[in-house]
Amino acid sequence: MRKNTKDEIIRTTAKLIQEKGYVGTGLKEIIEQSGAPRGSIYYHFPDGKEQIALEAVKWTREAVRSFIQEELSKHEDALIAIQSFILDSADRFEKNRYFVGVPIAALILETSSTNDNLRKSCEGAFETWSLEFMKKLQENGYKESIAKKLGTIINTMIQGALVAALASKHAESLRTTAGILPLIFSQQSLQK
Amino acid sequence: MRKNTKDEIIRTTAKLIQEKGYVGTGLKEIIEQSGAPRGSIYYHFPDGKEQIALEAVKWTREAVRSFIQEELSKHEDALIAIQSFILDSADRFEKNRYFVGVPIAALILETSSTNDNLRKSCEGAFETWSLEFMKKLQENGYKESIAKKLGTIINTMIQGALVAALASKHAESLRTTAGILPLIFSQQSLQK
DNA sequence: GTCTATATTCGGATAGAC
DNA sequence: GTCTATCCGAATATAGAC
Repeated sequence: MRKNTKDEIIRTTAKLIQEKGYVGTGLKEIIEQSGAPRGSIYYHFPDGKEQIALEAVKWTREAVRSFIQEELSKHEDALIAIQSFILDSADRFEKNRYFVGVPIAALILETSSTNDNLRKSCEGAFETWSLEFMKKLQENGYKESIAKKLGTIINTMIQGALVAALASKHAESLRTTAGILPLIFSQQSLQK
Repeated sequence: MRKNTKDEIIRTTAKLIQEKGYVGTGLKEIIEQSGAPRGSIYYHFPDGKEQIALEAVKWTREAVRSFIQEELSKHEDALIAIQSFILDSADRFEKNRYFVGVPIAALILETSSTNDNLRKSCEGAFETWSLEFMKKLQENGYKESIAKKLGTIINTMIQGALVAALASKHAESLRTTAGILPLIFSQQSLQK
């Protein structure tokens, strides 16, 4: 029935970190919401809370990566593909508040100056996602250096838009971000 | 005697929230680092931690607002003024890690789904800062609706760049953001 | 693999003296 | 305005039975 207790703990932790942050998420709550056996936490994660968070980051990184990949494959054109990825994300944000990818930003702001392990793993997630945008751009003929820069910018803009969306409780900032992408592409594309 | 005991608590809290987040910041640490008398916390802030955080947000909002205003007044041209504001911020980020304005994003991600008072005050801070950019743009002849939209976008991009900067521990994302502003302005300005 | 019980530390908050 | 003492709950983590 349950695929795996361990996976369920990881997934629940990713969700809870998004809602309440890293410090604000208690092991007690992880156990309750995941339905995991109370005594199994330190069996699966001997290093405790940090280890769970690191695996939650890894899980989030891959979940978002494959989601980006899937969405981008729906359109040939990189600009249109990335735009519709962002617009889809906006819809998701409004439907249920759970949006994978946010917990990474939360972790960074909480731990960037106190826990270098977590900070580095979050940095890696950002790089992974930027790379997906970059690959799509290269498929469209952008040369490597431009594609890399644009990929990073896009990821950064999305993160900012997500923070703004959480602050205002609506996804307009994401839609606006999608809307200004053509302006950035139009000039950069001259350097293809 | 020290009229600034209260102010010192507020300022210290703003700094600590940036470093460790809202939940991660303890009253004990606030007292220690601010040098405030131990027994004075609940005298000055009868509503406890949340009240201190709310005042820290207000303080940060105004500190950043006047900093933006001051920086933008150094150049006539809105694009150049905003660009140099962002570049100055990048320098500050690298010199000492303390950068006012970040604690707001930290608070949003931690409390957006658990504490509506704090969320709203953070939203207000974003609006205040966006308004400063908007005013500068209007002085440059942008019509209100365009200026407002651009002001919001700029604030959003800066927030995203800050998250990326904290993740990577360098300010390149801020400089890149300054670099792509002309692309956004160049087209939007047609609608002056 | 899972459970219970517990150790230990720490959080925010209150009461009352001065 | 400030201090000390203290409460209460919650946090992470460990030990050892089953």
